[in-house]
Amino acid sequence: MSKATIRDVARKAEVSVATVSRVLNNHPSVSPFTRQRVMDAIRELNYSPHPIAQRLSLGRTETLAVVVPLFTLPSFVERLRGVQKVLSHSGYDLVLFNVDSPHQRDEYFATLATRARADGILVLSIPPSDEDAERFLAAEVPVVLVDAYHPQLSSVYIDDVEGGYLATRHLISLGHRRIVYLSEPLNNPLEFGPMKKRLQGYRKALAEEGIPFDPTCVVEAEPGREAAYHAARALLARRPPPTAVFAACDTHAIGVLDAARELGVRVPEALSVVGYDDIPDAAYLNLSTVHQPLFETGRLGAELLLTLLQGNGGKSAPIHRRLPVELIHRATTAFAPTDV
Amino acid sequence: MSKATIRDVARKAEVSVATVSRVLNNHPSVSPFTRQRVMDAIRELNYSPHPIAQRLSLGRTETLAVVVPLFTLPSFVERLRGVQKVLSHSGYDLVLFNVDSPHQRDEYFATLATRARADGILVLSIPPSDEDAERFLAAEVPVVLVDAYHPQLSSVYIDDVEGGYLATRHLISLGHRRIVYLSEPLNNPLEFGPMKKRLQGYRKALAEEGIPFDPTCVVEAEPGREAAYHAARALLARRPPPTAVFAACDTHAIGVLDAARELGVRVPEALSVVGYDDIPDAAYLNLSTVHQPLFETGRLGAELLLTLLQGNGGKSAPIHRRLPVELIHRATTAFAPTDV
DNA sequence: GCAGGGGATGTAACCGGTTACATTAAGGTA
DNA sequence: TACCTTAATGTAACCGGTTACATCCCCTGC
Repeated sequence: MSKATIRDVARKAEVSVATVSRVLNNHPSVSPFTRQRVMDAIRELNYSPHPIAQRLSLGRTETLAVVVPLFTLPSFVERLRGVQKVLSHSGYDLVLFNVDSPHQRDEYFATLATRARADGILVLSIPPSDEDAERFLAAEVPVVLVDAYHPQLSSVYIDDVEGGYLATRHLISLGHRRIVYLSEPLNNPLEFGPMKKRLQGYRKALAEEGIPFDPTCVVEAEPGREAAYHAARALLARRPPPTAVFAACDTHAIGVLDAARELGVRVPEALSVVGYDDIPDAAYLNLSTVHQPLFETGRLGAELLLTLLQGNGGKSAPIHRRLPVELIHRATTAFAPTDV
Repeated sequence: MSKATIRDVARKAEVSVATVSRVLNNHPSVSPFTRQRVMDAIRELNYSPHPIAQRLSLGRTETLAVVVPLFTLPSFVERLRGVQKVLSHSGYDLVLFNVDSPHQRDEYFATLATRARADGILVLSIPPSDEDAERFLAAEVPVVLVDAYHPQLSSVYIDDVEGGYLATRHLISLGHRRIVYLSEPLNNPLEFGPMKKRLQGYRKALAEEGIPFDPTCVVEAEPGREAAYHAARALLARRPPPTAVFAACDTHAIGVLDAARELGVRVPEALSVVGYDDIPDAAYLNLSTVHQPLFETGRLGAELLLTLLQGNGGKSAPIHRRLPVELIHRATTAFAPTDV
């Protein structure tokens, strides 16, 4: 049925394939009469051009690769929505590459560093190595990092040091001194960006107020509410217990709330909790948190990529956009208990 | 750099392109000596075959299309994970098509009904029309529906009538009589499957117990917690108020909990709430709900599609797999208040 | 009358692989 | 020695588009 080729159309319209191609691509130098004949033939044969053949011929893939850590980060959905919104009407196919191990990341980065695989690459939350970056540059394939940073590659990201700083200062200003920083593993091979930066912000805020840094107040837990719950139980059993927890992601914060409720520790009276990300659940649970524009970073990242694709081949200097974060004060933070 | 072609390799190894191609495809009739020479040339030139050219030549796209309602359904993520898990090592590219309007659905379905676009199609939660199905069959492109049903297309789905029945019977067995069914719009152009089926199950359970069906007990709200919250406020203001709400998705159920808390209506003492889907939040909130295997449907759907692709060209009869649902009794349902 | 210009169209090479078929050389058999 | 088989490799057509360049025709201007 739809196996008609451009030559079939040419035969039917009694013109050459070149002319048919010109009609398809709205080339000006086709007479209205001929154009009409070709259009008729196209309709009669129910013809539509073969995308793969077009791609080969044009030397483009008409494809954009989106590399995401699908399994590890819940925030990816919001970002992906932002990306999708922009790309859906761009004419590019959106190919999803899921990364759930360092090995897979390396594999994808290596194979994508070829113009033949994708015309452009959008990487969500996975920082590439210097070697990866070099390869991308050598291949001259436009890359945009979202929620990740590399000096040589364009990116849209947030200031995680600032976010950590805001959250911690908020707690300090409420009188807290024993503040735990709870994060996902800091040396996770897939994660060496945000969590460490947020810790930096935490330390900066402490230092500013002259509060000594206590290494036992930095606690790591595997991703997920469950792991945070267990970590929090251990924390709340300490004597004296911390009066506040700054969780480096909302999911962890929710796990902390979980543990507090179960142990009868009242939030925010006895324990303040701040999260990070402002995922939809955070609003529902009235969680104080650091808002980062998830959808927005996705959207801007995609737009930036399209801009790079317009420009002639990624030769220009990388463009970096840092988006602001904001502390959202909801119901899980309050003045520190006075028994200090 | 990576612009070496198969002819460059052939020249370097002093063989013909056919031989190089044979080496690439592990064709048996290549002498070990020649094979080694070719391999060396490939390595030296850092050659890798051009995927688009391969696809054109082979007449396959090496691509699978996944059509999802990204913006409307939160459950899609879990399903997509299941899909991704299976496809990531299949060698196929996964191209995402997001549908957020009937128009877009029609457009995608029309363009995908061509072998040239994708070797196979996985559709999540969007029932195709008879016309669409005909086109897919005519194009002989394998299609698997997940969480949707069409007699002529293979599918993996759950029994929504049963789910609605289970939820309602659960409430009835606890003594409830004024049970509201709260769902997303039943005539949403993108949604004419599950919500209506769950309603059928609801009515079936009522009928079995001889409880008259009250049309005012069927309430529709737009997707999202917010809309459900407002609908629930109106419901709880009725005199007498319903003693139970069966929400056709967990997000709605959470909106109901929201409203109840705000109005001081105790759950489950004064109001029982049952959700549907068992999204991760449901466990956290201790929501009684109907569990449907989200990840599992995605996984099985993808596996089924791969099976169809193995088989010679989708000529066979459609395969339907119905997965069981299960009522999860948590903390938001209890015996009806005795003031009835 | 003829050179020159420009619009409309056709011819054929090209993108980079795969593969049917042809060709060559080597080994085995009568 | 002549003949057949089989393994290894090469030649060239093909997948279905795009487009540089050639060609043809018609009109204008000197």
